[in-house]
Amino acid sequence: MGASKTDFFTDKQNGIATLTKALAHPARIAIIEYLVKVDSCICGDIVNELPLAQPTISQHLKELKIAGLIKGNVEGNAICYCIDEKAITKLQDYFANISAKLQKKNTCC
Amino acid sequence: MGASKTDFFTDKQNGIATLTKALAHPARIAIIEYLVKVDSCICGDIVNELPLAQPTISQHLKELKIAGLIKGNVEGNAICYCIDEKAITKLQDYFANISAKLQKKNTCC
DNA sequence: TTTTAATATTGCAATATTACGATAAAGATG
DNA sequence: CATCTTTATCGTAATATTGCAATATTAAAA
Repeated sequence: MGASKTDFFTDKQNGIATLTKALAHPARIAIIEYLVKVDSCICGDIVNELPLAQPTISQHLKELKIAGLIKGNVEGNAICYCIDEKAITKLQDYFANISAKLQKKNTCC
Repeated sequence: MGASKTDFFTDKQNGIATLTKALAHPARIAIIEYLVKVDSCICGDIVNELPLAQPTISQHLKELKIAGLIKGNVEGNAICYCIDEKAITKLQDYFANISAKLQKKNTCC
């Protein structure tokens, strides 16, 4: 095949997988880190920052946006991208919850 | 192409991307959640738990293992899998750090 | 030793991702 | 209006992922 059997998993599981999938590429991690670093979100210079062509960056931004990890504001002919905190919080909470549950159990390995 | 240009990113960025990539599939999220749920890690019944064939589960487990998210202990002819807390902690810390940094800045969007 | 049980590996088809050149679209600027 | 700047989209080649049947491997059990 090649297509994920998303139908068989819960919405929550698919939701987390959508977020992790959006971050499953070093370029997209680099984009997120760049957006964290520059506190104002005058973007587009992401293209200058990363060693990838403009269409490639644009495509990565699209994926991050569809997944809900970033938001884009049109400002004249430029677009201002920035991180959507809610998505980061969701991931943070998800892993914190797993961590907490693991603490309570005696892992056998 | 189709291959990620990992050479151009930092080890840390590639490291996070490796972890998120390993979790970038609902089946692998479901496996992690199952391992959290059953506090003893008598595994292999993951195959019974999920709607995927045994070779498929085996392949997903392999990916999680290579990424460092789970550990496997041979116990007789069965194998006991369990979560590697360090990887979860790494992800938790990573997103907590981003969250903290975002709090200090006035996001423009 | 033969059989059974649990897991891994191989091979392959279907599909998805990654990357980028070429080009389009849309607003700013002269 | 013509042009420049910025970003998006299209088309396409290279590669990766997903899923499973068939088969191999390994160790326990009979």
